[in-house]
Amino acid sequence: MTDPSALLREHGTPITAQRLAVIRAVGRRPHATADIIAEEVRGEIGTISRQAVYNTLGMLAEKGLIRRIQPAGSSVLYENRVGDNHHHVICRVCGLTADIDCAIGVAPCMNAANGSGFLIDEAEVIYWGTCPKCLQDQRSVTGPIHIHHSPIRHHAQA
Amino acid sequence: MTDPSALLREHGTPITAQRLAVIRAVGRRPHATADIIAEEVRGEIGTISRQAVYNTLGMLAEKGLIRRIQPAGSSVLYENRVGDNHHHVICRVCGLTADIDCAIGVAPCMNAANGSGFLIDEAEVIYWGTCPKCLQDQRSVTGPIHIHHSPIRHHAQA
DNA sequence: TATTTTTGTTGACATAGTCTACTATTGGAC
DNA sequence: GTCCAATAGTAGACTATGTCAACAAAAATA
Repeated sequence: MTDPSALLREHGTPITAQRLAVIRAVGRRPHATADIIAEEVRGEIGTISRQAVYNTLGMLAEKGLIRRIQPAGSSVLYENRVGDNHHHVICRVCGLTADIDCAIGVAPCMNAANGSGFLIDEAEVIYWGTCPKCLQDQRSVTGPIHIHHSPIRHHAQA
Repeated sequence: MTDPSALLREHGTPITAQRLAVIRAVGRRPHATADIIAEEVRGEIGTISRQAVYNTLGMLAEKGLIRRIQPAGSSVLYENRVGDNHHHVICRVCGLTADIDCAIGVAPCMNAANGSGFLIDEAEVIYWGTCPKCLQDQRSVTGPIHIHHSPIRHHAQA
């Protein structure tokens, strides 16, 4: 991955300790919330305001340096894997979020949107299911699998 | 569409004025937030508590009678079109949300998720772009099209 | 119609995120 | 290196969306 300082310099935006730390934090913790990023940054540079975290994440997303994901019932998650066409799979039980490569092609479902009159620029795909670990747990505890459809509140990271 | 009372009776749950009104409201206003549903219901039966709206929407979603959609940067939206495999397209400019039939097949992208170890039960697809009206506005005002990537705050309905 | 069960109401609370005024830092010109 | 203008960061109030819990009200059942 590119050096954080170089990344900011290339985009003509001032380099600050907070921004560098946020960029590194997103790298270390893919699929993290703004709150988790803030904690991560505090562990590295001591302190950062909530606003600075939101500003930085917003700026990075705006410039396409990171990507925002917002699964139903969760706050926004950030990741630094951009530029490819990968999607996400989320565990309904524990909230574990993992990447899934798009096996269909470059812009798979894009075609489906023809005829709507919209000019489509992105297809966002989220798979919902149960992760291997939770499948295991459910099998041993409750027998047959029961899928939860209630909103997930807390998220683990992959 | 099935009669709301019959719908509740079939699912063995008590029939109340609030529930009937919420069901009708979701029917009248597809892709509405809980807040809009509440307003809609108040227009019909005078008053309803926020909690009753959330409870009812939650119950209906749980039973599969309505569907929840949560696009990035928006609160949860509800619709009563369930049981088919349609997706959604959202305008980045005005938030207009419209249905898009899935042209690819029954479970298009489901295959993409093989190998993850997850047991997938749903693939949620959201297309992002610009609606016909906003395309028109942008052409006449600013010339070439500029896609906004900033979060959308207020949503119109389709 | 009485009783039990479920639902609805109310108000406090929680969480995620935004706004604004002020202070501090950065980057560039000298 | 120092100064200055522009940009970022901080702090704290505020908003929106949603949840919790205790109590009151209405449905279902007998």
